[in-house]
Amino acid sequence: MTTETPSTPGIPPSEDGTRPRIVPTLEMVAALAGVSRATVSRVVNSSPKVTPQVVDAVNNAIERLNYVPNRAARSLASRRTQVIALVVPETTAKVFSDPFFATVVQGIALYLSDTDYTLNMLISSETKSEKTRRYLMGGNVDGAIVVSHHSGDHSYAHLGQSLPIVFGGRPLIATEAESYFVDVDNAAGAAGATAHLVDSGRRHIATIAGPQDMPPGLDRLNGWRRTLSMHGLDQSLVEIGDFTPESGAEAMRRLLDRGVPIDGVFAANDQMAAGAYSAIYERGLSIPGDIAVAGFDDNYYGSTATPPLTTVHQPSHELGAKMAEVLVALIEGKSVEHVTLMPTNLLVRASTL
Amino acid sequence: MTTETPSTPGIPPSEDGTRPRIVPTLEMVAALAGVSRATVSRVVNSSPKVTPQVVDAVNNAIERLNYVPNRAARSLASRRTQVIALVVPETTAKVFSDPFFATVVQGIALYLSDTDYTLNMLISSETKSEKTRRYLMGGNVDGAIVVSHHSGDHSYAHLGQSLPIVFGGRPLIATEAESYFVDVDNAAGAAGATAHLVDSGRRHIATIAGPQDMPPGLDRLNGWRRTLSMHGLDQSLVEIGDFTPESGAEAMRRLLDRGVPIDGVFAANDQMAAGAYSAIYERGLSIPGDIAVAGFDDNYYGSTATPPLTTVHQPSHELGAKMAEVLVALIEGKSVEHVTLMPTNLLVRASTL
DNA sequence: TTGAAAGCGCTAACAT
DNA sequence: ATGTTAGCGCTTTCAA
Repeated sequence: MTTETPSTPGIPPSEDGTRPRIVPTLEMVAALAGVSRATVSRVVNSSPKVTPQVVDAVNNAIERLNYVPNRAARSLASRRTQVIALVVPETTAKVFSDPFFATVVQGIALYLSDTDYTLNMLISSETKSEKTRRYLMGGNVDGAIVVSHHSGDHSYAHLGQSLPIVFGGRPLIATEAESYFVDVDNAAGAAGATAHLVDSGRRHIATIAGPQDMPPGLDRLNGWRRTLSMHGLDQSLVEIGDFTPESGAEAMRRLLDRGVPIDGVFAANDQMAAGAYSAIYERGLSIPGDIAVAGFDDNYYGSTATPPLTTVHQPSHELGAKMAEVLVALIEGKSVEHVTLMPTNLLVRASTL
Repeated sequence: MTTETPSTPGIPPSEDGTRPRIVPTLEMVAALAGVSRATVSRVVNSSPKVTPQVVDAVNNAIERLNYVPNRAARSLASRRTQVIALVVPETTAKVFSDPFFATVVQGIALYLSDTDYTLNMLISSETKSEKTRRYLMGGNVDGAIVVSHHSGDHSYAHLGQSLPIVFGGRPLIATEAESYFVDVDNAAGAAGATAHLVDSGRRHIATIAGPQDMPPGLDRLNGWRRTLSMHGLDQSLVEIGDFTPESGAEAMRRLLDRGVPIDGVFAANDQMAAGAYSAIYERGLSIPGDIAVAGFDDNYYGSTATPPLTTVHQPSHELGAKMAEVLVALIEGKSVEHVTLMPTNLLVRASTL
């Protein structure tokens, strides 16, 4: 190339022969608007110190050319990627069909669609976790959101020291207390559901708890305890399940086998509550006549049960949006609380009438 | 800056004062390995013409520095972004919790995780569709996958002329025939389910069809027709629903109200089949004793029904992977079929014994 | 308030 | 087989 004749500033050439699609550049905008590239850049980035006239001229040119900034170039020059990674462990992805998750992701995506950030979905399997780590640390993203079904798995926690990361779900161990996370207030939700059981006149309230090595399992059990202790009621009616309907049914049978009176049950999720239904019906008991049942999560299992299950609804969409919000704040250097707990709300249905 | 002293090639400086995190560059790798940047680039891009020795040396340096290529720079220089957009219309995102969808997305993500492409999730609402378009056409992605719940919505179809795009689900109108899409063979699946009904001895087979302005609704009805006509059976027992359980129940009632014998029903999805169950039970009829029922989709509604529903399973994961595969092929200039139909398989359960 | 100029980290001819 | 040299399109001091 002899003289300064770049890819034709101003109006793009119609025929190039090699390039099928011509993407207008900032330089073309500058030429058309009769200003420098720097000025166009300022307008695009809405810098305050640009004459309204010039702003108009530039915007005009942008409009006419249908100009869209090139992210790669912008990112390279500014050292910001405007990309947020959504890390989904593969084991979680398998249960991606979990409506809860799907909605969380949707909340994230929707929130970000109003910002200049872009969402990058990464499935990280065991075998690829190293690849994921490198990708995250390679300066390819401005921050990451890690959602894990086994919430509490903060295996990416240490990356948080060098990259803004927000987790969905609280960590299991306190050592990881420095990480940022957004979670639902499991204990409060469980306490509320249990309180509702008490309010409806129940006095012998059991619980089918979740695995005690998962934060939601622990917290929901504690919520149940909190309410019972507040009312001076017996806290011995505890059986553990693994969040599946089958485990719920078995836990309920064990509970009934104890031979002590039971007039209410709080299950740590709707699946287990559905299981409890079967066990209760097996014994010829009625719901809510003999035993009132409450669940947690608010999903298909509860809504289609007979009678419909009273349950704790999680604001999954808002949860996702909050994760995104916290992360963006973090990226932009604002100071944020490490812990964000979202409130749940109780959905009273026929199972606790 | 006076002389050529860039960000310290070779070993990065520990203290910079301003930069908190030092991301190694290709230049640093080159310095450490004692070769030129071009060579490092070649190794990174696995060019064939590099001496094994040099390859080792470079890889060594990469390892030691924990080097990760900067996507922005690479993209800027190569004019390829290595980014694939996943466009999800917001109306679809609402039903993102549809397990079918979730699994498709997972299939896409998982397939891409084995390539060098990255998945960019875009929620495109009515109000933001223009933003989405600009983003897609702004040279920010190499291609796009558009999944829509109302499969058949190919409103992004015209972009396909300038950007590789693959759609999930066939277009509704033939005018859009030039677009690429991956779909399940709805007609064949429906024909198979109906054939199974015939094989089980049923001779008066009705269908609860889906909306006739959606490809799956149309195709599944045609599949049912195909089988009946092949066996010379009556094709008049058709009622239309809208894919909801309620509509399925109503359609079934209308069918039963006709007062003609019916011993089998093919519903265009599991939800409607579930609805049909209620209507059948209302009339005091049994399944499969009096009426055999088959559905389509294979989801929760069918598997938890009593008796479990015979249904057409969709390879949703594979469907997603295929979309990604087709798109990547398209991006890389390979010639691909416009239409890719994936086979379904029939899941025989108790509802058609 | 605007422009000039120097890169951001990488790839891709072109030389060697 | 390897190195040299231009940029890719944008941001960002620094001057004016």
